[in-house]
This record gives sequence, structure tokens and C-alpha cells, in this order.
Amino acid sequence: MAEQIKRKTLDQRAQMSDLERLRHSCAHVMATAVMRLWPDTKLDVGPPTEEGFYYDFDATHRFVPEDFEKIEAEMAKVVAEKQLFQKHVMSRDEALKKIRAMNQPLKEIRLADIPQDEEISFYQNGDFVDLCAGPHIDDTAKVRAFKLLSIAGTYFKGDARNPQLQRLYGTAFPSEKELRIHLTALEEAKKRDHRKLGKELKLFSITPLVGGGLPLLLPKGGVIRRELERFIDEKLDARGYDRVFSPHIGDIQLYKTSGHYPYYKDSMYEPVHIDKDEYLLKPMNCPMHIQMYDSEPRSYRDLPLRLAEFGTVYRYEQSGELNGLTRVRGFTQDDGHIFCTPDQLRDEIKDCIRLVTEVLDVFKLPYQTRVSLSDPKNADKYAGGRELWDRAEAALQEVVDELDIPSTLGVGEAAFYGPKLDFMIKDALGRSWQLCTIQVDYSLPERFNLEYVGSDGQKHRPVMIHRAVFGSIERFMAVLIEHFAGAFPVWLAPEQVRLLPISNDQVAYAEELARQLRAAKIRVTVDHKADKISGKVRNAQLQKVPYMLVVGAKEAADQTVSVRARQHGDQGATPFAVFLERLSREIASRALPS
RNA sequence: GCCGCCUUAGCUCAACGGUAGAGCAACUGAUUUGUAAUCAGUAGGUUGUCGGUUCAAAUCCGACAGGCGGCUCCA
Repeated sequence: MAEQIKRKTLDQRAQMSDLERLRHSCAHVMATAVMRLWPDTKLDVGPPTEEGFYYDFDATHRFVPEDFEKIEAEMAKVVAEKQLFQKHVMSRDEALKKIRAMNQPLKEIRLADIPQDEEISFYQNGDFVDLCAGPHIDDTAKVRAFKLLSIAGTYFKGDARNPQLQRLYGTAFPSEKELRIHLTALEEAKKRDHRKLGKELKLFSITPLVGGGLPLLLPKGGVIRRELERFIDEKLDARGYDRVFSPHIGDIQLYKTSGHYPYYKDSMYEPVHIDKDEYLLKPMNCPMHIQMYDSEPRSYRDLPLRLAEFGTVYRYEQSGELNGLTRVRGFTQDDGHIFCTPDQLRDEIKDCIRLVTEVLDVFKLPYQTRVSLSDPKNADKYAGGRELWDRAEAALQEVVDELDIPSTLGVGEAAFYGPKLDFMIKDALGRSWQLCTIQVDYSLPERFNLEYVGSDGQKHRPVMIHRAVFGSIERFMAVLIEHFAGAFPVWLAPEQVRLLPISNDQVAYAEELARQLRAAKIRVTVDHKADKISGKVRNAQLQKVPYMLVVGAKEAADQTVSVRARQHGDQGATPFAVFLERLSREIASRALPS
């Protein structure tokens, strides 16, 4: 979102797609309507976004959703008037005069922000004039299908010290049909919302008495988390990781030594006082793992040392930012720290990348990668000398190039201690989440004076890699819930099989099958209720149970089950042993729903 | 944290100045059923909390809490 308010270069503007032009023009049409209805409104900016457009206003009128109809009706008039979008280029002085004559103080500030060498232009449609670099479509009549969606507060230039403006969000498409499809997709997305599904499927709960941003994983959510942990554990065991555990609080000195304290102060909670010392709820695990490295003298023969932990960390989030499982105040990282020699660094990075891609592939989660580098203009944001950074950034970039991973560059996106390779995962709602991350760090080993004895008998400094695959298990679960719309692959499904006896006469048979399934470590329940079979099927479908086994007199007589698959309906009768064999294979292979 | 909106039974919602109602879920009973809702009954609410206006407040006003949509930041 932040990028959208950053100044676009004129080049970028020229490349604006037809759809973006349309939406930007629609924002002007909306502003035109707002100015007609509330003429004393002050204008800020109105760019297109990925989903539509918005326009920010400073208005004495408080916008309410009931205004939408009125504004949309006025917009329809502007469209019907077929006003031409006309560009007027003028000098800075002329522009300033014009803006003052229009009494648009925010625009005056916006004008001052335009670089000296850049052309200054206004766009006019009908009576509406707006300082704007464009580009626009030809005329307002081409704005055909639009809808206003929401009202939001926003700070002028996104800075909390500035006054707050009112933002109206809307969307526009070339045709009514596309608009309808988009609005339907929004409705569908709402049904996938992990907060809604989390409640319906009894996965997690957040209560005011425990506190905001501190989710409780209910038994069914607990199953998913445990399966995810087991999955990662298998991957790590195969790669020679050691499993460690560290406490939830640590001496403030630890975080002062690591350098986290000054950089992370705003995200940490007030210290806890114990005896004469101050302790912090840990905001990250790495300093603890560093202390583990440093618990004994290390030889190059010990390296790489790979320490992994599901470590719960606590970070302050503003109350207005909390959101289900995606933004919380305590979360668990599947954290790992690799200590290695500089020679081993590239191979270790490669192995981390393979680990991440292997895991993401199991879920078929779409992702993009970003090489997140430091911002040279902001040197004080980073710890450690420039030469360390250059080495770290070079190593990361080399591996990315060597593996030919398509990636974008994120200047200024680095952690304070080193550059990162971030994996941005796109969820079913089209939002992008940074989950997996691989970070190269020469800085913390230096701060903690870490050493190992090399084959030359001399002391050397190890390099560190910080890496997390899920990132935050809570956030990863949220993404999975939405990705699968609650219909998890069998290996993750809290309830894998539900037995549905046709009548009471088959309950004993169902219980016997359930016993055998449990013995095979399959999560199973028997529906004893007095419902008709159709009612039982419905309930199981609503809870998104992957397999329903209907058992009646016939099945009980010949040791079969009638298999109903969540996605595919009635599959007919199968010998129970065959079903169990097939199911076990499906679970072991962590297959996706077919 | 800030701006706006919202908060009625476990869930989804109705009542919109005259002291609260439905469906589903729960519980009880009957039914024993063949692939997305069997029937009947019972119970369930100081209408988020506190305060104000009024003869009378779920309804109007205010404060607080929680939720939702955004803003800044991030896993």
C-alpha cells in the first residue's frame, strides 16, 4: 500500500495500464461529484490501486455509507455529461496562483513536493480542475461501471503527525459484467476470511479477557498447528538441524548486546523487573540461539551448526492493527539459525531456499521472491559496517542469480542486521504476505564476538543465517485457512473421517471401524445423532470433513464402507481395508485435495 | 494509537420511544432413516458496560470496552 502513495516517476505514469487510467479517471469523476455536493471540500490525491481507486478529502461533511448512493448518482450525471479530460501544463508560479484561487491548501503542499524538473499539469473535466500528472482516459463517458466501497480515515501523506483526511474507496471496470464479477469475488473472499472460518470450524478464538492479539488455538486449530510442526520437523531432521528450546523472557542486556534494543524498542513491551534486573519478553529468538552457539568453544569441524526452535515471540502492535491470526501480539516462529564459515555460506543459503520452496510446493502456494537490500540513503537504520553489508548482499545476490530465482529488488527492505531473501505469498484474497525469509548476517556474530577455531588453528568469525519457513505459524495458518477455504488436505484436516451409521443398528460396526482407524492414527468421529443420513452428510460437509463413511446394513454385512468424498460426493462401496490403505497413503504423501 | 462504522440468545438476524422475537445450534422425547436439514417439546437475553434524557430506552445522547474498514509498521 505504501508504494501507492510514493511519487510515481513520469515514466511509470506513462506506463499506466488502460485499467489504471480508467480507475484514476473514475477517482476524478468521484471527486467531481463530491465537490458538487460539498463545495467546500479540500482535495488531496486520488490514485488507482490494485483493486480500484480512492480519493482523499478534507471535508467538513462526515462521509457515511448512506452518502454512496448520492455520490454515485452524481457521478452518473458527470459520466452522462461526457466531459473531456483536458490537460493544462503551466509554470510553477501559474500553478501556485491557480491553486490559491481554487482555495485548495493540500494541493499547494502537493505542488511543493513535485520535483523542480518535473512538468506541472492540471487536468480539467467540466468545472472540475485538479493538479494531476495524469494520465487520463479521453472523457468521463468512458467510465461505465463503478461502485463506491468504503470510507476510511487516513493521515495526510500517511504520517500520523499530519491531520487526518477521509478516504473514499471505490472500484471501476471497463464493463458492468467485469464489475459484477469483481464484486462477486469480494463476496466469495469474505466467506474465506480466516476469522469467520476460524469460528465456524472451531479452530481458534480470541477473547477480550485473554487479550487482543493473543489467540487461543482450540483443539481443531491445535491439530493443524501440530501437523505443521511435525511436517517442518521432518524436513529439518533430514537436513541436520538440532532442536533447541529457549525461555520467553531474557535479560535486557542480551538485547542491548544484540543491538535489537534501540532498533526494536517501539515493538517491545516494558521490561519485567526481577530482583534487581530488567527482563524483556523476547521479541526474537536469535540472541538466545547465539548464546547457545557461544556455550562452548567451537571448531570449524562443528560447523555448520543449525539450531531450530518453534519460538514464541512477543511484539507490540497498535490495537487498531490487530487482525485475527495475521496480526497478533504473541506468535510462534519456526525459527532457525545457521552458524557457518564464510565458505559454507552459499551452500547453506541454497539449502534454505530449497527448504522453503519444498514446503511451499506442498501447499501449492503461489509466491514471489524479493531480495531485500539496505537503503544506502538511510545508513543509520542498519547495524554493522558497510563492508560487512556489501559482503552479505553480494553473497545473497550471487546465490539468487546462480539458482536463477525470479525475484524483485527491495531497496530499504533489509533487516537492521542484514539483507534478506523474502518470499511473498499471495493468499486467496489477493493480499501478499511476507512469511518465509532467509537473512544473511555478519553483524550479530561480530556484536557477540562469536568465534570458531579454523583448520589453521586461528580464531575466525562465523557467519549467521536467520531463516523461517512459515515465518509466523499463526499467520501461516491464517493464509492456509483462506487458501483452502477451510477444506484442508486430509493430512491437515482436524477431523479426517466421520462415520455415518444409517441407523442405530450400525453404530457398533461404526465404532469398531473407528477403533481401527484410531489405531492407524487417523482422526475420526462417529455421528450417533438421530438425524437422517442426509442430515448427517450435511453436517459433515459443513464441517468440511474430507471423508464421510456411510455404513448401513449392507456395509456391516460385508465389511465395506460407502465412501463419500468432501469434494466429489458418493464414491460407492469399498472394502474397509482398501479404504484404510488408500487413506493412509494419501495422508503420508501429504496430498492436496484433488 | 488515530479516523469512521458496528455491537440484540452459542450463530445468523427481527423488533427502531410503550419494558424482546424467529431460524439454526443446545437439551428432552418420538422416529431408525441410504448421501447437503425427520418431527415435537424445553431451556436460553439486566439488548457490550457505565452514565444521562424521558412518565417510559434495545431504540435518543455521552463515556468506556470489544469488533470491523483504513492509516504507519511488520512475521
